[in-house]
Amino acid sequence: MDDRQAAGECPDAGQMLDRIMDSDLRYLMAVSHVVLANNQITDRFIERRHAMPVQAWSSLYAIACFPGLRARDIQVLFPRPQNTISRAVALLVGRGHVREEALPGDARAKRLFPTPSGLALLEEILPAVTARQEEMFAPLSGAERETFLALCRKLAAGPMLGRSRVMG
Amino acid sequence: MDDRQAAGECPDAGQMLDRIMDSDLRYLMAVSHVVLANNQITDRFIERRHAMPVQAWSSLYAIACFPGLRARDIQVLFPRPQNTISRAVALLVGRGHVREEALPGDARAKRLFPTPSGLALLEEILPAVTARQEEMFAPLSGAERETFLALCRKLAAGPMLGRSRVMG
DNA sequence: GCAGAATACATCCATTTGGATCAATTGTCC
DNA sequence: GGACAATTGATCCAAATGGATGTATTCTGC
Repeated sequence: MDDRQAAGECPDAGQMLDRIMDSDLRYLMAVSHVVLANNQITDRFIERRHAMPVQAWSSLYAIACFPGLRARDIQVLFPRPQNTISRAVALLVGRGHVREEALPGDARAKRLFPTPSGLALLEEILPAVTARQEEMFAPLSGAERETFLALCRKLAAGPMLGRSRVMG
Repeated sequence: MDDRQAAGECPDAGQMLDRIMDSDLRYLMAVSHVVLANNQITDRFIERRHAMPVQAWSSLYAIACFPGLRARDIQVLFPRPQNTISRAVALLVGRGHVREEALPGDARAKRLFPTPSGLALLEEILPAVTARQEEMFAPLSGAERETFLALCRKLAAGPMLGRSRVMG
Protein backbone atom coordinates (compact mmCIF):
# COMPACT_ATOMS: atom_id res chain seq x y z
CA MET A 1 0.00 0.00 0.00
CA ASP A 2 3.00 2.30 0.35
CA ASP A 3 5.81 2.81 -2.11
CA ARG A 4 8.16 3.68 0.68
CA GLN A 5 8.10 0.10 1.79
CA ALA A 6 10.57 -0.67 -0.96
CA ALA A 7 12.73 2.23 0.11
CA GLY A 8 12.58 0.99 3.68
CA GLU A 9 11.02 4.19 4.94
CA CYS A 10 7.82 5.21 6.61
CA PRO A 11 6.00 8.51 6.62
CA ASP A 12 6.24 10.38 9.89
CA ALA A 13 3.50 10.16 12.47
CA GLY A 14 1.68 13.29 11.36
CA GLN A 15 1.50 12.14 7.78
CA MET A 16 0.32 8.70 8.84
CA LEU A 17 -2.46 10.27 10.85
CA ASP A 18 -3.45 12.34 7.84
CA ARG A 19 -3.47 9.35 5.57
CA ILE A 20 -5.40 7.04 7.87
CA MET A 21 -8.02 9.77 8.06
CA ASP A 22 -8.15 9.62 4.30
CA SER A 23 -8.59 5.87 4.04
CA ASP A 24 -11.80 3.93 3.51
CA LEU A 25 -12.43 3.97 7.23
CA ARG A 26 -11.70 7.68 7.55
CA TYR A 27 -14.89 8.70 9.34
CA LEU A 28 -14.58 5.98 11.94
CA MET A 29 -10.84 6.48 12.32
CA ALA A 30 -11.09 10.24 12.70
CA VAL A 31 -13.81 10.38 15.30
CA SER A 32 -12.41 7.43 17.24
CA HIS A 33 -8.99 9.02 17.33
CA VAL A 34 -10.38 12.23 18.78
CA VAL A 35 -12.30 10.45 21.52
CA LEU A 36 -9.53 7.98 22.36
CA ALA A 37 -6.95 10.74 22.60
CA ASN A 38 -9.13 12.80 24.87
CA ASN A 39 -9.98 9.83 27.07
CA GLN A 40 -6.30 9.35 27.78
CA ILE A 41 -6.35 12.82 29.29
CA THR A 42 -9.75 13.27 30.87
CA ASP A 43 -10.45 9.79 32.16
CA ARG A 44 -7.01 9.25 33.68
CA PHE A 45 -7.07 12.67 35.30
CA ILE A 46 -10.25 12.07 37.26
CA GLU A 47 -9.25 8.50 38.02
CA ARG A 48 -6.18 9.86 39.76
CA ARG A 49 -7.76 12.93 41.33
CA HIS A 50 -10.88 11.27 42.65
CA ALA A 51 -10.14 7.56 42.50
CA MET A 52 -13.16 6.87 40.37
CA PRO A 53 -13.62 5.56 36.82
CA VAL A 54 -15.21 7.65 34.04
CA GLN A 55 -18.50 5.89 34.28
CA ALA A 56 -18.82 6.88 37.94
CA TRP A 57 -18.55 10.62 37.52
CA SER A 58 -20.52 10.60 34.29
CA SER A 59 -23.25 8.64 36.06
CA LEU A 60 -23.19 11.23 38.80
CA TYR A 61 -23.49 13.93 36.15
CA ALA A 62 -26.49 12.18 34.67
CA ILE A 63 -28.11 11.74 38.07
CA ALA A 64 -27.61 15.42 38.85
CA CYS A 65 -29.05 16.44 35.49
CA PHE A 66 -32.06 14.15 35.88
CA PRO A 67 -32.73 13.47 39.54
CA GLY A 68 -34.81 10.37 39.97
CA LEU A 69 -33.63 8.46 36.94
CA ARG A 70 -32.93 4.74 37.07
CA ALA A 71 -29.64 2.95 36.44
CA ARG A 72 -31.19 1.71 33.24
CA ASP A 73 -31.55 5.27 31.94
CA ILE A 74 -27.90 6.05 32.56
CA GLN A 75 -27.06 3.21 30.23
CA VAL A 76 -28.91 4.97 27.43
CA LEU A 77 -26.93 8.16 27.95
CA PHE A 78 -23.59 6.39 28.27
CA PRO A 79 -23.67 3.19 26.26
CA ARG A 80 -21.70 0.77 28.40
CA PRO A 81 -22.32 -2.74 29.70
CA GLN A 82 -25.04 -3.02 32.32
CA ASN A 83 -22.82 -4.27 35.11
CA THR A 84 -20.47 -1.36 34.54
CA ILE A 85 -23.26 1.09 35.34
CA SER A 86 -24.42 -1.08 38.23
CA ARG A 87 -20.97 -0.92 39.79
CA ALA A 88 -20.57 2.79 39.14
CA VAL A 89 -23.83 3.49 40.94
CA ALA A 90 -22.83 1.16 43.78
CA LEU A 91 -19.59 3.13 44.15
CA LEU A 92 -21.44 6.44 44.24
CA VAL A 93 -23.96 5.14 46.77
CA GLY A 94 -21.17 3.63 48.84
CA ARG A 95 -19.37 6.98 49.00
CA GLY A 96 -22.56 8.83 49.86
CA HIS A 97 -22.73 10.80 46.62
CA VAL A 98 -25.98 9.25 45.50
CA ARG A 99 -29.03 8.06 47.37
CA GLU A 100 -31.49 5.42 46.23
CA GLU A 101 -35.23 5.64 46.64
CA ALA A 102 -37.95 3.13 45.90
CA LEU A 103 -39.77 3.72 42.65
CA PRO A 104 -43.47 3.58 43.50
CA GLY A 105 -44.70 1.68 40.46
CA ASP A 106 -41.83 -0.81 40.12
CA ALA A 107 -40.12 -2.64 42.96
CA ARG A 108 -37.22 -3.79 40.78
CA ALA A 109 -35.94 -0.33 39.91
CA LYS A 110 -34.59 2.38 42.16
CA ARG A 111 -34.73 6.10 41.62
CA LEU A 112 -31.35 7.76 42.00
CA PHE A 113 -30.77 11.20 43.52
CA PRO A 114 -27.60 13.18 44.12
CA THR A 115 -26.79 13.95 47.75
CA PRO A 116 -25.27 17.28 48.83
CA SER A 117 -21.94 15.48 48.90
CA GLY A 118 -22.52 14.32 45.33
CA LEU A 119 -23.37 17.82 44.17
CA ALA A 120 -20.29 19.16 45.94
CA LEU A 121 -18.12 16.58 44.18
CA LEU A 122 -19.61 17.54 40.84
CA GLU A 123 -18.87 21.19 41.47
CA GLU A 124 -15.30 20.15 41.95
CA ILE A 125 -15.11 17.99 38.83
CA LEU A 126 -17.16 19.99 36.34
CA PRO A 127 -14.93 23.06 36.10
CA ALA A 128 -11.97 20.86 35.23
CA VAL A 129 -13.90 18.89 32.62
CA THR A 130 -15.39 22.06 31.17
CA ALA A 131 -11.93 23.59 30.93
CA ARG A 132 -10.69 20.45 29.24
CA GLN A 133 -13.56 20.60 26.77
CA GLU A 134 -12.62 24.18 25.99
CA GLU A 135 -9.00 23.15 25.58
CA MET A 136 -9.72 20.33 23.18
CA PHE A 137 -12.28 22.22 21.12
CA ALA A 138 -10.09 25.30 20.86
CA PRO A 139 -9.22 24.53 17.21
CA LEU A 140 -12.87 25.01 16.24
CA SER A 141 -14.61 28.35 15.94
CA GLY A 142 -17.96 28.87 17.63
CA ALA A 143 -19.82 28.18 14.41
CA GLU A 144 -17.75 25.08 13.74
CA ARG A 145 -18.47 23.74 17.21
CA GLU A 146 -22.18 24.12 16.67
CA THR A 147 -21.92 22.38 13.33
CA PHE A 148 -19.92 19.58 14.89
CA LEU A 149 -22.46 19.24 17.70
CA ALA A 150 -25.37 19.20 15.26
CA LEU A 151 -23.72 16.43 13.24
CA CYS A 152 -22.96 14.38 16.36
CA ARG A 153 -26.57 14.74 17.44
CA LYS A 154 -27.71 13.61 14.03
CA LEU A 155 -25.50 10.53 14.36
CA ALA A 156 -26.74 9.88 17.88
CA ALA A 157 -30.32 10.11 16.70
CA GLY A 158 -29.72 7.56 13.96
CA PRO A 159 -31.57 4.31 14.61
CA MET A 160 -28.58 2.11 13.79
CA LEU A 161 -26.01 3.66 16.08
CA GLY A 162 -26.73 1.33 18.96
CA ARG A 163 -27.76 -1.76 17.05
CA SER A 164 -26.68 -3.22 13.76
CA ARG A 165 -27.88 -5.15 10.80
CA VAL A 166 -24.43 -5.77 9.36
CA MET A 167 -22.94 -6.88 12.68
CA GLY A 168 -25.32 -9.32 14.30
CA MET B 1 -32.12 20.74 37.90
CA ASP B 2 -35.42 19.27 36.78
CA ASP B 3 -38.91 20.34 37.80
CA ARG B 4 -40.18 16.85 37.29
CA GLN B 5 -38.26 15.73 40.31
CA ALA B 6 -41.04 17.13 42.49
CA ALA B 7 -43.61 15.37 40.38
CA GLY B 8 -41.65 12.13 40.71
CA GLU B 9 -41.15 11.82 37.00
CA CYS B 10 -38.25 11.69 34.61
CA PRO B 11 -38.04 12.59 30.96
CA ASP B 12 -37.82 9.58 28.68
CA ALA B 13 -34.49 8.36 27.38
CA GLY B 14 -34.65 10.27 24.11
CA GLN B 15 -35.33 13.56 25.84
CA MET B 16 -32.55 12.94 28.34
CA LEU B 17 -30.12 12.32 25.51
CA ASP B 18 -31.23 15.55 23.87
CA ARG B 19 -30.84 17.51 27.05
CA ILE B 20 -27.44 16.14 28.01
CA MET B 21 -26.26 17.13 24.54
CA ASP B 22 -27.47 20.60 25.36
CA SER B 23 -25.67 20.89 28.70
CA ASP B 24 -22.38 22.62 29.41
CA LEU B 25 -20.52 19.48 28.43
CA ARG B 26 -22.51 19.02 25.24
CA TYR B 27 -19.60 18.73 22.81
CA LEU B 28 -17.81 16.14 24.89
CA MET B 29 -21.02 14.27 25.70
CA ALA B 30 -22.19 14.18 22.11
CA VAL B 31 -19.02 12.91 20.50
CA SER B 32 -18.31 10.47 23.31
CA HIS B 33 -21.80 9.05 23.07
CA VAL B 34 -21.41 8.41 19.37
CA VAL B 35 -18.09 6.63 19.77
CA LEU B 36 -19.11 4.64 22.84
CA ALA B 37 -22.32 3.48 21.21
CA ASN B 38 -20.50 2.37 18.10
CA ASN B 39 -17.80 0.60 20.07
CA GLN B 40 -20.44 -1.56 21.71
CA ILE B 41 -21.28 -2.79 18.23
CA THR B 42 -18.05 -2.85 16.28
CA ASP B 43 -15.56 -3.85 18.95
CA ARG B 44 -17.70 -6.63 20.41
CA PHE B 45 -18.46 -7.99 16.96
CA ILE B 46 -14.84 -8.50 15.98
CA GLU B 47 -13.96 -9.74 19.45
CA ARG B 48 -16.48 -12.52 18.98
CA ARG B 49 -15.86 -13.22 15.30
CA HIS B 50 -12.08 -13.21 15.44
CA ALA B 51 -11.24 -13.49 19.14
CA MET B 52 -9.17 -10.35 19.09
CA PRO B 53 -9.52 -6.96 20.80
CA VAL B 54 -10.04 -3.71 18.87
CA GLN B 55 -6.46 -2.66 19.23
CA ALA B 56 -5.30 -5.84 17.49
CA TRP B 57 -7.22 -5.42 14.26
CA SER B 58 -6.70 -1.68 14.18
CA SER B 59 -2.98 -2.26 14.62
CA LEU B 60 -3.13 -4.71 11.75
CA TYR B 61 -4.93 -2.07 9.70
CA ALA B 62 -2.22 0.45 10.49
CA ILE B 63 0.53 -2.03 9.64
CA ALA B 64 -1.13 -2.82 6.32
CA CYS B 65 -1.53 0.88 5.53
CA PHE B 66 2.08 1.66 6.44
CA PRO B 67 4.21 -1.45 6.10
CA GLY B 68 7.40 -1.13 8.06
CA LEU B 69 6.10 1.12 10.82
CA ARG B 70 7.10 0.60 14.43
CA ALA B 71 4.85 -0.21 17.38
CA ARG B 72 5.52 3.32 18.56
CA ASP B 73 3.88 4.75 15.45
CA ILE B 74 0.72 2.73 15.98
CA GLN B 75 0.37 4.42 19.33
CA VAL B 76 0.22 7.79 17.61
CA LEU B 77 -2.57 6.62 15.32
CA PHE B 78 -4.53 4.92 18.08
CA PRO B 79 -3.86 6.66 21.37
CA ARG B 80 -3.76 3.81 23.88
CA PRO B 81 -1.33 2.77 26.59
CA GLN B 82 2.00 1.49 25.34
CA ASN B 83 1.65 -2.00 26.72
CA THR B 84 -1.73 -2.34 25.04
CA ILE B 85 -0.11 -1.85 21.63
CA SER B 86 2.77 -4.10 22.61
CA ARG B 87 0.39 -6.92 23.42
CA ALA B 88 -1.73 -6.35 20.33
CA VAL B 89 1.36 -6.65 18.14
CA ALA B 90 2.48 -9.74 20.07
CA LEU B 91 -0.89 -11.32 19.40
CA LEU B 92 -0.70 -10.54 15.69
CA VAL B 93 2.86 -11.88 15.48
CA GLY B 94 1.86 -14.97 17.46
CA ARG B 95 -0.95 -15.73 15.05
CA GLY B 96 1.25 -15.15 12.03
CA HIS B 97 -0.57 -12.06 10.79
CA VAL B 98 2.41 -9.78 11.24
CA ARG B 99 6.12 -10.29 10.83
CA GLU B 100 8.86 -8.33 12.56
CA GLU B 101 12.04 -7.22 10.89
CA ALA B 102 15.09 -5.53 12.32
CA LEU B 103 15.21 -1.81 11.75
CA PRO B 104 18.66 -1.14 10.33
CA GLY B 105 19.43 2.05 12.20
CA ASP B 106 17.92 1.12 15.59
CA ALA B 107 18.21 -2.22 17.33
CA ARG B 108 15.52 -1.38 19.88
CA ALA B 109 12.72 -0.96 17.38
CA LYS B 110 11.25 -3.48 14.97
CA ARG B 111 9.65 -2.80 11.64
CA LEU B 112 6.27 -4.45 11.29
CA PHE B 113 4.90 -5.95 8.11
CA PRO B 114 1.64 -7.73 7.34
CA THR B 115 1.95 -11.35 6.24
CA PRO B 116 -0.31 -12.84 3.54
CA SER B 117 -2.33 -14.31 6.39
CA GLY B 118 -2.66 -10.85 7.92
CA LEU B 119 -3.78 -9.33 4.66
CA ALA B 120 -6.28 -12.14 4.22
CA LEU B 121 -7.66 -11.50 7.69
CA LEU B 122 -7.99 -7.81 6.92
CA GLU B 123 -9.90 -8.58 3.74
CA GLU B 124 -12.29 -10.50 5.89
CA ILE B 125 -12.67 -7.79 8.54
CA LEU B 126 -12.64 -4.61 6.45
CA PRO B 127 -15.85 -5.19 4.50
CA ALA B 128 -17.74 -5.67 7.75
CA VAL B 129 -16.25 -2.57 9.34
CA THR B 130 -16.81 -0.53 6.20
CA ALA B 131 -20.42 -1.66 6.08
CA ARG B 132 -20.78 -0.73 9.72
CA GLN B 133 -19.31 2.70 9.03
CA GLU B 134 -21.84 3.17 6.27
CA GLU B 135 -24.61 2.03 8.58
CA MET B 136 -23.70 4.42 11.36
CA PHE B 137 -23.07 7.40 9.12
CA ALA B 138 -26.26 6.86 7.14
CA PRO B 139 -27.97 9.82 8.86
CA LEU B 140 -25.45 12.19 7.29
CA SER B 141 -25.45 13.31 3.66
CA GLY B 142 -22.24 13.12 1.67
CA ALA B 143 -21.55 16.80 2.26
CA GLU B 144 -22.27 16.47 5.97
CA ARG B 145 -19.88 13.55 6.25
CA GLU B 146 -17.09 15.56 4.69
CA THR B 147 -17.81 18.45 7.02
CA PHE B 148 -17.79 16.10 9.99
CA LEU B 149 -14.51 14.57 8.85
CA ALA B 150 -12.92 17.96 8.32
CA LEU B 151 -13.89 19.05 11.83
CA CYS B 152 -12.58 15.82 13.37
CA ARG B 153 -9.32 16.31 11.53
CA LYS B 154 -9.11 19.84 12.82
CA LEU B 155 -9.60 18.54 16.36
CA ALA B 156 -7.04 15.80 15.82
CA ALA B 157 -4.54 18.34 14.55
CA GLY B 158 -5.01 20.51 17.64
CA PRO B 159 -1.89 20.55 19.81
CA MET B 160 -3.81 20.02 23.06
CA LEU B 161 -5.77 16.92 22.11
CA GLY B 162 -3.17 14.51 23.41
CA ARG B 163 -1.75 16.56 26.25
CA SER B 164 -3.26 19.07 28.61
CA ARG B 165 -2.52 22.21 30.52
CA VAL B 166 -5.70 22.10 32.60
CA MET B 167 -5.30 18.42 33.49
CA GLY B 168 -1.74 17.81 34.59
C1' DG C 1 34.27 8.64 24.07
C1' DC C 2 31.90 8.44 28.43
C1' DA C 3 28.13 9.25 31.90
C1' DG C 4 23.41 10.13 32.30
C1' DA C 5 19.02 10.92 30.06
C1' DA C 6 15.85 9.29 26.84
C1' DT C 7 13.67 5.85 23.81
C1' DA C 8 11.58 1.20 22.25
C1' DC C 9 9.52 -2.52 23.67
C1' DA C 10 8.41 -6.46 27.07
C1' DT C 11 6.66 -8.00 31.32
C1' DC C 12 4.81 -8.02 36.30
C1' DC C 13 0.89 -7.74 39.03
C1' DA C 14 -3.03 -5.65 41.40
C1' DT C 15 -7.28 -4.01 39.73
C1' DT C 16 -10.96 -3.68 36.40
C1' DT C 17 -13.72 -5.41 32.90
C1' DG C 18 -17.62 -7.63 30.77
C1' DG C 19 -20.19 -11.93 29.47
C1' DA C 20 -22.97 -14.97 31.88
C1' DT C 21 -25.88 -15.94 35.44
C1' DC C 22 -28.96 -15.10 39.33
C1' DA C 23 -32.88 -13.27 42.04
C1' DA C 24 -36.75 -10.49 42.16
C1' DT C 25 -40.41 -8.24 39.98
C1' DT C 26 -43.46 -6.96 36.19
C1' DG C 27 -45.71 -7.57 31.70
C1' DT C 28 -48.28 -10.50 28.31
C1' DC C 29 -51.26 -13.79 26.43
C1' DC C 30 -54.67 -17.05 26.73
C1' DG D 1 -55.64 -15.69 37.25
C1' DG D 2 -51.76 -18.58 35.88
C1' DA D 3 -47.80 -19.68 32.97
C1' DC D 4 -44.09 -17.86 30.41
C1' DA D 5 -41.40 -14.09 28.70
C1' DA D 6 -39.21 -9.75 29.66
C1' DT D 7 -37.14 -6.36 32.62
C1' DT D 8 -34.17 -4.43 36.54
C1' DG D 9 -30.25 -4.65 38.93
C1' DA D 10 -26.53 -7.56 41.56
C1' DT D 11 -22.95 -10.83 41.45
C1' DC D 12 -19.48 -14.45 39.77
C1' DC D 13 -15.31 -15.34 37.55
C1' DA D 14 -12.05 -15.83 33.78
C1' DA D 15 -9.68 -12.58 31.10
C1' DA D 16 -8.09 -7.94 29.92
C1' DT D 17 -6.23 -3.60 31.47
C1' DG D 18 -2.79 -0.24 32.62
C1' DG D 19 0.70 1.76 35.85
C1' DA D 20 5.10 0.59 37.14
C1' DT D 21 9.22 -1.54 36.21
C1' DG D 22 12.75 -4.05 33.58
C1' DT D 23 16.05 -4.62 29.67
C1' DA D 24 18.35 -3.17 25.87
C1' DT D 25 19.71 0.37 22.91
C1' DT D 26 20.43 5.13 21.35
C1' DC D 27 20.95 10.06 22.06
C1' DT D 28 23.06 14.24 24.43
C1' DG D 29 26.37 17.18 26.55
C1' DC D 30 30.79 17.79 27.63
